[in-house]
Amino acid sequence: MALRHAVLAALLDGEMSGYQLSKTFDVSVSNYWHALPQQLYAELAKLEKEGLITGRVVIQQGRPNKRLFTLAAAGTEELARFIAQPSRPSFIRDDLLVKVRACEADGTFALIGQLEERAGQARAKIALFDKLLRQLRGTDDEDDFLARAPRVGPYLTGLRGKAFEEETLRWCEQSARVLRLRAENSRPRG
Amino acid sequence: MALRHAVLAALLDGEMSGYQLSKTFDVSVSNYWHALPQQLYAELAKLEKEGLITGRVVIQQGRPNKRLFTLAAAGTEELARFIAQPSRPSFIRDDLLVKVRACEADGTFALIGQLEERAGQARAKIALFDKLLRQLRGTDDEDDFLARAPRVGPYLTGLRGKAFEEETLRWCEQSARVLRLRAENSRPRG
DNA sequence: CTCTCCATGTAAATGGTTACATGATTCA
DNA sequence: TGAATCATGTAACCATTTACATGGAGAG
Repeated sequence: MALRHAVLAALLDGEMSGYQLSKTFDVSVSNYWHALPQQLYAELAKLEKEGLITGRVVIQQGRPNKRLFTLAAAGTEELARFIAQPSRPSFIRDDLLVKVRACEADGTFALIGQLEERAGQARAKIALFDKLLRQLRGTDDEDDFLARAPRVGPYLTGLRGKAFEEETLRWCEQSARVLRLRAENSRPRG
Repeated sequence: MALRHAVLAALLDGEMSGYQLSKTFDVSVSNYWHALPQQLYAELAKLEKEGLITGRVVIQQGRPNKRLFTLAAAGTEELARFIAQPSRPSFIRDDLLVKVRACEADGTFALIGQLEERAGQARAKIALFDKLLRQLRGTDDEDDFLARAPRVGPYLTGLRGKAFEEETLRWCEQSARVLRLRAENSRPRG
């Protein structure tokens, strides 16, 4: 179990609702930790009960009320303990790569479509990361920001996310090209 | 559930025991699908019962007997169906990135060590992927191999794995450098 | 008038991890 | 003499996904 630590880490950026948290997980955190909204709501409830975070209700007009959560002292300490512990190996799971590995001559057609779709998603994520990084660094150049900003964690993970998506894009394009070429070459010639 | 498809895909390379499969998952498959040996043994048993693979016992001297599994026709068809379906988004989970995101001034020390450790693991994996790719392509150059080899799936996923580890290595080195620099700058000066 | 965003959850089913169990052989 | 490799599993526990449930506001 370590979804809790991903949640605590996200709350370092300030007070957040479950809904906001799920958006954050979608865009920036998802590149190193994936979780569904239901999990986040459940985890927030547990963390509050254990006293690692504290929640307060905000009443809104014209939209549902929400609960905002903040890190408590016990939560900060728990994060420090977590950081000091050895890390477990990273965990990846990707259908599309299983498919590419399995792909034989037939079935190539559907796969090329999926590679192009994934490439499109990667382009969109690269744009999002670019925006995020620009926002974080403001007017500083990158080296200055990394040397002097109060917190660099989110920037460093953003760099990793962006690089990951760029690599994904490059690979999807290459793989689609290879599969297309092979499909053409294996067609009977007129 | 789709561990089954990763298993079926791996069996395209030929007959394998649960033990061999767990080694394969460790080295090449792990870059897009992670699974423990116990899961693999359980999944093989299920796949055999459902008729997607067939097993045979090989009696050995000086070491335990083993069971070798082969894809059955129904297994190949199941793989084809799987490839035609839309892919789910990829799933990543990495403690180390959660820690980097969470990292504040203190606790930096332990983290730098973990980044260096991960960098070392990445270097080892890059070497493994290089070896794997060289073995697969034999004396061909890469473009020829990708254009003409009977199966390119394992080569393409190997390229992705290698690129991923290279990016990981680069990022770990950069992050460790940044954190080290900041630790020095924030130390009281003599 | 339909779709998306906001906002929060519960319950059942599936899937994954941890701990345990065994035991001979080979390499350092 | 201790560790790693070969080789296969079971059982209990934990985590995650899928399906369900609700409902007003604002945009196109």
